[in-house]
Amino acid sequence: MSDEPDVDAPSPRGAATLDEVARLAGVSRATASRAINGGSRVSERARVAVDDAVRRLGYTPNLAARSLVTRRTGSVALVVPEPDERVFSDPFFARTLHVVTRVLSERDLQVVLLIAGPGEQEERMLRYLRNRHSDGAIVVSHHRRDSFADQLVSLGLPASFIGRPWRHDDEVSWVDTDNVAGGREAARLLQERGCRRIATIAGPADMTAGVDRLEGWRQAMADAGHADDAVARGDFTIEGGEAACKQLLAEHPDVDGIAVASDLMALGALRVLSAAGRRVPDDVAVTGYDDLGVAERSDPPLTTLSNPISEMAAEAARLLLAQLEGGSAAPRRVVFAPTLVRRASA
Amino acid sequence: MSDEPDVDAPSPRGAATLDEVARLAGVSRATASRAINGGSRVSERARVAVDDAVRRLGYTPNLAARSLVTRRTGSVALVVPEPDERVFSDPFFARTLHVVTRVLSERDLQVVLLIAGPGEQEERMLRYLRNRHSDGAIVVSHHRRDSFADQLVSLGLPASFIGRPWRHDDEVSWVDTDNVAGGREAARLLQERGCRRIATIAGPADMTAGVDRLEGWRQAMADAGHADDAVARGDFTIEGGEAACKQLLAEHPDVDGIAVASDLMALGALRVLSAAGRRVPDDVAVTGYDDLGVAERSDPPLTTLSNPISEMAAEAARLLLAQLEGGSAAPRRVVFAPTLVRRASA
DNA sequence: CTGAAAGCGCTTACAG
DNA sequence: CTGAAAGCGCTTACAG
Repeated sequence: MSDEPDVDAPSPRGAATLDEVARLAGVSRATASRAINGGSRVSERARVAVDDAVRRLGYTPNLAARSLVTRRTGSVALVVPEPDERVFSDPFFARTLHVVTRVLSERDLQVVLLIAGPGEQEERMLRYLRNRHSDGAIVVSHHRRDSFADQLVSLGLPASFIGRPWRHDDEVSWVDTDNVAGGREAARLLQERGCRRIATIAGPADMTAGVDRLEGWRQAMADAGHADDAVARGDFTIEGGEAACKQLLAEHPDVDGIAVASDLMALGALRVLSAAGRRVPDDVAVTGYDDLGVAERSDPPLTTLSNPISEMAAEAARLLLAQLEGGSAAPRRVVFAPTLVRRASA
Repeated sequence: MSDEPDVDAPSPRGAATLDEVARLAGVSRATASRAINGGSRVSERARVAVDDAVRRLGYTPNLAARSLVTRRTGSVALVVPEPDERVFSDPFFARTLHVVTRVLSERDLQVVLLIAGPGEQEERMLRYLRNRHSDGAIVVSHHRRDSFADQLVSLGLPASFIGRPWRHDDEVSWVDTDNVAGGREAARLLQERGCRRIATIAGPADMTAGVDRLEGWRQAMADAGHADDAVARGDFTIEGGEAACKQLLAEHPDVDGIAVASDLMALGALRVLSAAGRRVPDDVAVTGYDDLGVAERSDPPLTTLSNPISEMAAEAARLLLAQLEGGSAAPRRVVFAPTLVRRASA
């Protein structure tokens, strides 16, 4: 009869609020809140009434309001400081996302993928983290230039790294494989098979995996009294491997063994070697690194170092959970061993 | 001198608050807030003082608090109801993410990728959206079984679809290509090139792109008085294309033309045909669909229908922005035309 | 088990 | 241009 809105009715536009639920259920806001969140210290009668009201109103808690007081968001960011093309072309990331999602699902956490190349995108991503959109972050492929480790440490945001961070490696939790050992093993394998002129296609100098694998290779070369000057760099992509292999062939035509720091780059190297008429492994033996499926399907199949990527990702997720749940757990590091997988290429 | 904490000092733990910024700058919270958000109606003097205080305290606004009142989060979800393996193996998604991110970046929106196969993951994703973690959603590869269109409509969450939704197609904004026309064109091309027994490898029956392309193919076959019984289904993956092609060859050994509903499936078909000793296009002509880069690199390169994926993704982002900014803009649909790209396979 | 009250940290009319 | 005040929607001691 009146033009005034009915104050007691649920708000016509917008989502229902806890207040409305409580009113409909005939309890206080506090009790409604308890009933909705687990229901400890709530009578059966109240719980049922609240559940019913929730259903009838289609109530969903306002996350912003809840976060404001609980300081939790229920989501975790998987941070990938790489251009999206690379993220989508390297199976490493798919596997990582898959496993991380599985582990965090058990705690009912939503995984949110943040992909950003350098520059403005990275700034926005940091702001996202700084604003606490997520309860924590797992950083997966970080570079010397990016400041994620610095930022996360100073933010105090729970975080874990997959791959040893450049700085603060004793202030954040991380998992990695022993890349120095892996680099060494690759070089030794080539030595043992009788290669006289062993080169390497190393990973990016701004990633610890790149640097560490190269370091291992150098150690083994030095130990065996071999020259360690046949070094080219790639960016962990097929194209990068192609370019590096061409360069190697041009500068060191006598090369008869190449330790490549990733399977994808090794694939590129195989292409170039094939185009150059060099047989693998007879003329040039090749080792890869990662063992991510592509290694089995290449021609010839790659002898490579297998990283337990699923285990690493799962462990990184667990390290994060420990911080999320255990309060201020001390940073931990977990290092896995790579294992040599012999196939046909070396 | 006292054990009591100094009440006027910035809170020792946790982030600085607007209150502290205001106090340090010597202004009210309201003025500090205005200075931080754009700075209209703020004196130069106040602005400088606030900026300075922000810097000195390392202040970051609490997003939950801000969202609670503005009802904005500053982020947008790219929703992909697919298992992660598929997302990472199909270049379509990489391209889409790339373009969407670029367009939304201009409005300073963070794109958050939500990937979830059916089941529990999907539930969690819906809850994420329902809780308004994001200001809007772009849904990219949706299936009949998933209820994203229903849910988003009833949520009232600003959204746009890439690919015509199954239901509510007049209640949400969407972009698509004219898949019926594309299916028709593929069939006609094969007819014109003289194929007598034309088959198709259709996409999933639970995706509109699959259904529409098949429908177009059937129309053209009917128009030409050809039989339309040689139909196999795939799931838009290479493996799916292989299986479907094998089936086709077994059931219709006389097939001499195949319209395949995606490039990835066409790749699988090429493999199977090659293994079966059928020359392409001489024995069997093959068309793909999408033109996503793999089409150029296949052997032989694929004749295919090119979808303007970047334009579609950009348009979808713009449709979402229109809703975000224009209030309750009416839902809009934008349909692009596919264009035939002739290469060697047909 | 329950409710009144305080408070999370911000923005935004409103009045000056 | 500025500040006091209200309010966004929740959770959580606290007292009963």
